[in-house]
Amino acid sequence: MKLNYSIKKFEHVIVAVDVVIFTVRDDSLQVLLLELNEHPFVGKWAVPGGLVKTEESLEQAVGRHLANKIGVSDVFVEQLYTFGDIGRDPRGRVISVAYYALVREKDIKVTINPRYSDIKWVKVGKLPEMAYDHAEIIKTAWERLQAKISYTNVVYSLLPQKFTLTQLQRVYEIILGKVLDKRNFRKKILSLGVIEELDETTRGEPTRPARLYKFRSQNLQVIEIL
Amino acid sequence: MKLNYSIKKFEHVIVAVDVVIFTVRDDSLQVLLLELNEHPFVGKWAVPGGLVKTEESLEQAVGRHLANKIGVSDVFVEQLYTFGDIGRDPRGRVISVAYYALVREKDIKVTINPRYSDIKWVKVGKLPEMAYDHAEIIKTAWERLQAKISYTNVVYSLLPQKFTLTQLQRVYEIILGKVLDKRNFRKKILSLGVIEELDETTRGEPTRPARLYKFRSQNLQVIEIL
DNA sequence: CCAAAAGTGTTAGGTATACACCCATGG
DNA sequence: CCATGGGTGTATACCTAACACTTTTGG
Repeated sequence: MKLNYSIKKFEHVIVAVDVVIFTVRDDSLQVLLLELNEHPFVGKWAVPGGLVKTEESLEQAVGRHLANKIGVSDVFVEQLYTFGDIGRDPRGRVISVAYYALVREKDIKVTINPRYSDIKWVKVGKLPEMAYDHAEIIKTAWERLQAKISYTNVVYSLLPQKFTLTQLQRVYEIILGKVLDKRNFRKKILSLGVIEELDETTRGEPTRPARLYKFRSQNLQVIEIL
Repeated sequence: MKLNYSIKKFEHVIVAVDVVIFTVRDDSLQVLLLELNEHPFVGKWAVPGGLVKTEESLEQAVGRHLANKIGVSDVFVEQLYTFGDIGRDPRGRVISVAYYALVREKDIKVTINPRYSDIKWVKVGKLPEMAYDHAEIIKTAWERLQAKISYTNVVYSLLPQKFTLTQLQRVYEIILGKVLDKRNFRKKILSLGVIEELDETTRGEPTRPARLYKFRSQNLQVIEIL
């Protein structure tokens, strides 16, 4: 059965990248979504992405699309999975190499682009109607993120340079979707030696000042955490 | 700088699949390799693979190439990673979605194809000169396999239906590259309930008969193993 | 002095590790 | 009877999980 969209069909296999951009915001895990305004997905939402050019690597393509939409490219990015089902894009045969990125909300500038109706942060648990197989891509990315924070230090890319243990714990809780025991969490995280105590505390809060910490390394390290 | 190979350059991004096929053979972990006889890789070795057609999914492409070279397609197969560096194929821009497969050597029939000079099993630790980035692909696959046997039951796909605990332990040792304690291994694997004791033993060996076991499930199950 | 978050130890149960000898078979 | 691999238990160290009260600050 053929549909009569007024869009061109690609005759080749085409390669795209899609990037699930996560941030922790308003006490929840959120992803950046774009609202499409082109047939056949008017009003549906998608994660940022686009075609890969012949003369750029996959990572360069991801960097380019990230820079377009959020104005930065030095964030944590990792390849997730490649989605290649035949019917996933009605315009033709598009194979998408999906990536996910972790950003600090305040580091980035969300840029609107006339090709889309809207752009916004959405809670991963409450996605709107998604285009393509992007709901599945986000689900896969979320699962990967949950697994990854349990044996690496990736969360450094979601936190400010200096943070309290409570903030750190909260990020774990938000991503894992469950509460953790404060004393056990602290014992564990400190025993791993991935973070370092600073000679500084929070100030000005109507509550007891909290000690600040920083990650020893801002690169991905593999270590059993939780 | 241009090289004067007499091969055609692709003007588009092309998508291929490559499959690292593992088996346990001669008390070692081996991969199936093909010897190339075309410029610029004459005499170099590569894992099976080939282009993805517009009308087939990635998994279908993998199945097709598997069937071509080893005459079966109902084996354990999992997507590994997508390799897309610009210079990885001198003929043009080829992005390869790499998979790995686990097979029982005796289940398969290795088929020679005139497009290659030779095809053979090679120990993963002693690879010959590899074409493209296939050495890297194999290394990535091996690491994934090591990780995967530690939290799933995948090894079912490398063992016969009925096996002894010593055979099972040996497969773990070969893949992990280290010896395991017999009593601890048995305690652990039995406590997980992934395998089931049979009312049968080995016979005819010049040694005490060994109890046979089978996997309860021949599908991938996630469970902490080692 | 009140509200709010920070900070801090101990116990019990379970899991991982290290380790050595006897058994059953075929030749 | 010998060679070969099969089969079995215990003690210790370590890790995980459960759990509640005191401290410090700003308002």
